[in-house]
Amino acid sequence: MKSVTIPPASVARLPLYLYALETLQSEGMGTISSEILANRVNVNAAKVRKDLSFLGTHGVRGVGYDSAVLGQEIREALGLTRDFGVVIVGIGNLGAALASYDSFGAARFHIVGLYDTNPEKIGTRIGDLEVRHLRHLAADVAEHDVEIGIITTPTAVAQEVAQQLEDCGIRSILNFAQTVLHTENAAVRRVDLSTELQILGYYLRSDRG
Amino acid sequence: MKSVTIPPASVARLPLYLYALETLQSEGMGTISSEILANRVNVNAAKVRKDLSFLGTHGVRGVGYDSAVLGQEIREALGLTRDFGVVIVGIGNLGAALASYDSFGAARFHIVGLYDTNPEKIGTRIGDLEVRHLRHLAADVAEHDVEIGIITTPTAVAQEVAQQLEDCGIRSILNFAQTVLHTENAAVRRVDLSTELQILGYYLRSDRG
DNA sequence: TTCGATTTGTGAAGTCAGTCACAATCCCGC
DNA sequence: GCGGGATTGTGACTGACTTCACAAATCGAA
Repeated sequence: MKSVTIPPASVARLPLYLYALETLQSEGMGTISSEILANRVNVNAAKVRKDLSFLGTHGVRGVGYDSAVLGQEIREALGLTRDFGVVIVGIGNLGAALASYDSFGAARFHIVGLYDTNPEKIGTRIGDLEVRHLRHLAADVAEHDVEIGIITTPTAVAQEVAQQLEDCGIRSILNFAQTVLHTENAAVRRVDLSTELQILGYYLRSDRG
Repeated sequence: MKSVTIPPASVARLPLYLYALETLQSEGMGTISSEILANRVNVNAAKVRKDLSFLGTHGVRGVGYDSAVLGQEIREALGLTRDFGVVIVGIGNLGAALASYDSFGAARFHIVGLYDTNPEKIGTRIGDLEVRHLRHLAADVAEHDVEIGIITTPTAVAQEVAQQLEDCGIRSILNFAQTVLHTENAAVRRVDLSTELQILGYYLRSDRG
């Protein structure tokens, strides 16, 4: 594989390009300029070209990028050429909502397990999955091929759950709890509503632009 | 107000410090060093100090920061000294889950309206709020004092809803739809699950560390 | 009062990300 | 096959963020 390492900032934009690209493609655009892509994603055109250059991609000067080819190159860079098993731990309101999305738009992510410790939740069904007790996590992860864990538990137990996920060999965690997780090897992405609202709060303060 | 402008990267960390601080405070720590805070939030201690210095804050050399004072200073910087009205547009699984959080941990954010266009949803209750038709948005926003809009609609209508929110005078939007919104003045924060999973996908690729 | 152990605040250096600007390349029409 | 218009790829620049490293300040003990 050619691409050595892509800067994190660029990696985070690739999904946006991919989505924009798919939309444009469905609108019948076979060729796309960095300018158009930039407008869709609200960034500078030069930035788009630089990001895409990390893929070792080749647009055509004077023409643009072939949307099908570029889409495929981005998918390869992101590793979206195969499927990923996902488990969700903590089936409260949020966990249940995520569970019912199943394949999150991008059909490569498949939820294969739902876990909780609350006896009232266990046995409940969401779609065609049954909520199981957390104690089955390790065995299930070993059996199916699970690579991503989503934590939607109460804050208090999030760290402990993260540890369990890591112990099962999971190396990627999406954390919806308010706390910052400490992991040894796993990559963590944190998504928290109250954090986001607080950040918005700052920009709402009247004493700035 | 003293603080001129805080760099965006620092603003995004303030909620994390605040949360860590409140936790430490509840554990009985009245004084906290940048080192301890840094460990909790998984960042460099010098970064903590620099971030806090933007608040015009004053720790005590050789001692640390007074957790109560520092907490209050962060709250003031973030504008968390008053309440914010929030509306949610799009009461699907995710919207409903967010709605039932009500005050998102930080008791300063209050959901005051839920909107949808699906006749089956309208009239439904979540907590003590009733889902109303989107056409009432403008009047409701004017009447109550709404400053933040959360978009949990299908991707296809997200941009249109954002426009409506802006037309009502809302200047802060939290967007859960996959699309990148284009706004004129409103600040937008984007939170998207498939994007996050795709980013995790990149770091799962076997051909890198 | 002085000393040693801590811990802040911050200039300076280093790293990373974003923007600019333009040569290189390509397509199309004539 | 040449010229004009379009668009990429990228080196150089600029700016933002992060880390380092250390003087300055504080505390507590002797």
